[in-house]
Amino acid sequence: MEALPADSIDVIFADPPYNLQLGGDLHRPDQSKVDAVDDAWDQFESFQAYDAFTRAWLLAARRVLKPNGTIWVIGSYHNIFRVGASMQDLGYWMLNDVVWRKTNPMPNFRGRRFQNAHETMIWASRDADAKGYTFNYDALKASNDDVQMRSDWLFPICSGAERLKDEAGRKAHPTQKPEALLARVILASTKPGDVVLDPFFGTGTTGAVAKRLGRHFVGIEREDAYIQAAEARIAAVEPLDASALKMAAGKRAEPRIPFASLLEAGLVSPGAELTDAKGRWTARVRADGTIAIGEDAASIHRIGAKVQGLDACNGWTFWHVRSGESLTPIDALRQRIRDALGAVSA
Amino acid sequence: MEALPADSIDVIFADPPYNLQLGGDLHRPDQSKVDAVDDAWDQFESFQAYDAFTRAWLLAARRVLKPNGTIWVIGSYHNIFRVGASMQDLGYWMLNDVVWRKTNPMPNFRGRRFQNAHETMIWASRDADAKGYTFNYDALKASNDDVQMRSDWLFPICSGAERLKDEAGRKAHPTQKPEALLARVILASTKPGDVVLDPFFGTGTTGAVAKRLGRHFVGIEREDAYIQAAEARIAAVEPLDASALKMAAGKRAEPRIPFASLLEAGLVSPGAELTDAKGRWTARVRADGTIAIGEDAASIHRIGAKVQGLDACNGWTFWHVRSGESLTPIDALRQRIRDALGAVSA
DNA sequence: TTCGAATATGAATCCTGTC
DNA sequence: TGACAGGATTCATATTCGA
Repeated sequence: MEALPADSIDVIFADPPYNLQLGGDLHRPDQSKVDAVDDAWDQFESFQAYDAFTRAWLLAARRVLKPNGTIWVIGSYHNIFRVGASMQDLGYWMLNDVVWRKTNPMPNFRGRRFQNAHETMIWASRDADAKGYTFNYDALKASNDDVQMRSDWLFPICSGAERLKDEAGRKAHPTQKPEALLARVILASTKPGDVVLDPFFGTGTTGAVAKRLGRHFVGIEREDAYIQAAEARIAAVEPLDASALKMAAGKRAEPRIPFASLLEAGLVSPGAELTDAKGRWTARVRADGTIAIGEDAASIHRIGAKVQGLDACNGWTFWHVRSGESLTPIDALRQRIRDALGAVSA
Repeated sequence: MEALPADSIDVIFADPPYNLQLGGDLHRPDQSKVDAVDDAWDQFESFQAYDAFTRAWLLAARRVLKPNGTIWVIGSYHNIFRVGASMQDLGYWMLNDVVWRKTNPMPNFRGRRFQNAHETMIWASRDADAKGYTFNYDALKASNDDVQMRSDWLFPICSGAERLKDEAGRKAHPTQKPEALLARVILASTKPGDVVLDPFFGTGTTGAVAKRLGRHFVGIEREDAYIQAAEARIAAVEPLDASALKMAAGKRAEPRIPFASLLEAGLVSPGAELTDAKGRWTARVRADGTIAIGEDAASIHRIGAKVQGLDACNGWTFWHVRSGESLTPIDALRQRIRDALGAVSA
C-alpha cells in the first residue's frame, strides 16, 4: 500500500484477519469435523499485536484515500470492536455500521450460544468533516421497493458454483465473501470509473465485482495461491453494459416470528390457556415461550404433536386462544405481528 | 456500584451513554426539529474521556459479577466499538454480539447514509474460561419454532402506551428500551430468582421486566426524575406466577441413567443383541453393563464409536433392540426409566 | 433420465461431572 | 487440578447417490 500515491483511492473495502481464537476441534452432532479457519495469517500473539497490525494498515489506507473517499471494513465480534475503535482513534468518521445477516449461517453445534448469524461492516469517511463522499441514495432506494436502504442486509453465504475451488476440489479460500455483498457496497458508495482498493484481496471478490460493475480496482495480497486464483477469476469476468448496472436486490421472505414474540407483543399472556379447535386439549402458556400440559412443557409444535399422538404438528394452526365465545388460531396473532412489520424483510 | 459486594450479581444489563456527537440540530424534511439526545449526561469531551468513563464502570461491573455471571451492553456505532474493545481489554470474554433490528427505525432524513435500523448488544462472560454461565438454549429454541435462536433479533422500538411520559406529555427518557428486548435478554441468560444489575437504570425497563419475570434486580441511576418514574412504573408491575416462570430444559437437565439400569429394570437382558439403525453392526449385552463385539467390550458409547471409526458416539441413540420387525433405540428404554422416576418424585 | 434420499459443509473464540 | 469418560449437540443449501 506504501507504493500507491496519496489521495488516489475512492473507496477501500477491507476484509482483514478476524483473529479467531479457537480452542480445540469442533464436531457437528453427526461427528463430522468442522473445517476451522486456523491459517497462519489469522494468528496473533495478543490483542496488542492485533491492534498494532490494525493501526498500521488503517493508517496506510487513510493516506491513499481521497479526501472524499470512504472505507468499508468487515469483521465479526472477535475483531470488529477493536478495528472500529482504532478507526475512530485515527480520525476516520463513521457513517454507518451495516449488518450482513446470513440466510444460511453455520449453526451453533453445542447449543451454548446464539447462532452467530451475522457479520458487521463499518462504513466510514476519511475525515469528520467530509461531506462530498459518494452515496447513491436514490439508486439504493429505487432498488429497495422505494424505501430507503436499511443498515441490515440479508444475503446468503458464498457457496455453490460461486465458491472458488482448488485443483483438489477444496475451497480455494476459507473466507470468500459473496459477490452480492460486494455489489451492494460498490453500487452504494462508488461511481462508474472510480478506483476501489482491497488491501486483503484474497481470491479477488472485490476485483471481480468492481470489474463487472465498471469500476477500477487495486488488489493487495501476499499468498501466491490466492493471487493466481483471483487473476483467473477476474480474467473471466465480463464488464456489464453501462445500461445494465442495476442493483441486485436482497432476498425477501416471511420473517420467522418466535412464539415468544406473541408474549412480548402482549397478544398472549403468560399463564393464558391455549386450546385446539374442538376444545379437546388445553395447554398453559409459560413466560419462556413454551407451553405446558401438567409437567410436560415444550414448543407449541411438540406439545400439539404429543397430545395427538403424532410425530409432528403445526402449533400455529393447531392452538387457539379464546376470546369470548370464539376461538382464534394463534397463527392469526402471528399474522398481526407480520402485518405490523410491513416491509421489513426476514 | 462500589457499595455492592463482589461476586454477587448474576447478569448485568447496561445501556451506557452513547457519546453522540451531533453537529447542530437535525430537521425533518417538513422542517420539524428532531428531538436529539443532547442531555448533559451524554456529553464527553473526547474519545479518551469516554474510554476512561467506560473502563471505570466496566471494571466496577466486573468486580460485582459472579464468576459465571454474564454482561450485556447495548450501544450504537457511536460508542459500541470503544465499549467492546474495552471489554476485551478488561478480560471479559465475548459470547455473542446480538443485533437488535428495529421494525420501525427513524428514517435518515438527509438521504446521506443508510437508515440506521439497528443497535448492537454485546453478550460476554466475566472470564475467558467461564463455562457455567446460564444460557437457556432449550427454552429459546422451543419458543422459536424449534430452531435455535439467531444473533439478529427483530423488535419494534419502544413507543405508544409502553413509552413513559412526564407530566407535560414529553417522553420521560430519550432512549427507553422496549420491554420485549429485555424480556428476551433475561429469559435467555438468567434463571428465576437470579439478580440482575442495571448500572444505567434510567426509567427502569430492566427492573420492570425482571420483576415481572421473577428475577431480582438492582438499579443504579443518578437523575432524580428517572428514579421517580422508574419507582412508580415498577410498583405497578405484577410478578408472574411461578408456574408460568418455569424454564424449558433439555436432555442436559435430565438425571443420568447408567446403561446398567436397563438391565436392572429388566428392559434389556444380559446376552441380548444390540444393533445400529441400519443393522450393520451387532453387539452383545454383558451383565456388567458393558457391551461386546467379539472380545472387545466397553461402554455403549465406546463400542459405538469404535465400530464407526469415530472419536465419539452417543450409544443411547446409536444402539437399538429388536422387537419383532421393528428396532427401538435404547434411548426410548432409558426414557421409560426416567418417566418412572418422575412419577415417583411427583 | 428423474426424483427422493443421503451426504457434505460453512470466519466457531461451542461440555460437564467425577474421581 | 488434571485426567477420564459420559453423552449432548445442527440449519440452510448444494451436491451426490441410488433406485
